Amino acid sequence: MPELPEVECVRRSLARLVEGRRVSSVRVNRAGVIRGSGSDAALLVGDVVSRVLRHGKQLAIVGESGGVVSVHLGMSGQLCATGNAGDALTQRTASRIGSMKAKPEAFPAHTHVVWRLESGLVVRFTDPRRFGGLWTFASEAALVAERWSRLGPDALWIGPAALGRGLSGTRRCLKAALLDQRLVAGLGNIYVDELLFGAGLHPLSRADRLPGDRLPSLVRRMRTLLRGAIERGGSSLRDYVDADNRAGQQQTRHRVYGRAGERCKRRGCRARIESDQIAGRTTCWCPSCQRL
DNA sequence: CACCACCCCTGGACGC
DNA sequence: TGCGTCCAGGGGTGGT
Repeated sequence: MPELPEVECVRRSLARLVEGRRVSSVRVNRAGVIRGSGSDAALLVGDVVSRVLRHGKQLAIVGESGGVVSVHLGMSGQLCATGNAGDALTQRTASRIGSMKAKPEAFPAHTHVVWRLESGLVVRFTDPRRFGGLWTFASEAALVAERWSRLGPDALWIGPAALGRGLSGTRRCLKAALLDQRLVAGLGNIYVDELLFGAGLHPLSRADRLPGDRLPSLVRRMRTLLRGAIERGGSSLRDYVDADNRAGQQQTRHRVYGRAGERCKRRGCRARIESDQIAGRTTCWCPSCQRL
């Protein structure tokens, strides 16, 4: 569920809280979520956080001494900051999430990693479904070489030419191509469906047959969609919240995603939104506005 | 190369 | 009420 806008909202909220702060300790409740060295040093203990970066749906917390913790939220991952454990904010978070171990130092269920900062801030990585995880690297160069180089250009920055090159090089349909993170990084099921609706493109239309003169407007639309979603704090369908525990509002703007069988929202269009499995994902589109 | 099934995993919705 | 079943989807893998 976290796609580019949600991950960017987490990045911004987290960066505000941790940049320039020193990590005093880390507690790992479930070592399996960490790939690479799970040592204290690799998890930035003793280090000062210099920046929080994002590429596509992935985050990276960079320490001043060079170490990097890359965070992927997967489907259900969260990075949430609170004051010290047990304070009012933590209690609110716990009751929001629902379950809390009956211990004095209690965290919501599925809290896999907990960082404490010298400022007193506590940052928790929680991920019930464990599709996400942490990857540690010795340097930003290693992060890029080993992980981020496999991703295409970020969806917020890719230009028409690069997107055109990616799309023209595959015989897959647009839906499958836009979901492919090697081609463009950051789009997921929700925003691909919304983008294709906005652009009037059928999800099954061939990626390599998209006329080149439609690329600039497709890129503009993609940026507008993603930036608008970021401004509204992202889409909160189940339990997505940013590092400040704030939910987003973009879900109220979805025009096709999750609306199968309902009327198309475009003025004057009476068609009902269709849905089917495309590229292994439930895909929603308007059969009238998006023709093959 | 492209597509498929299957896997990771839990929680929520729904039917009986 | 409680249990079984299905679904959600980011990403990886291995087979056709």
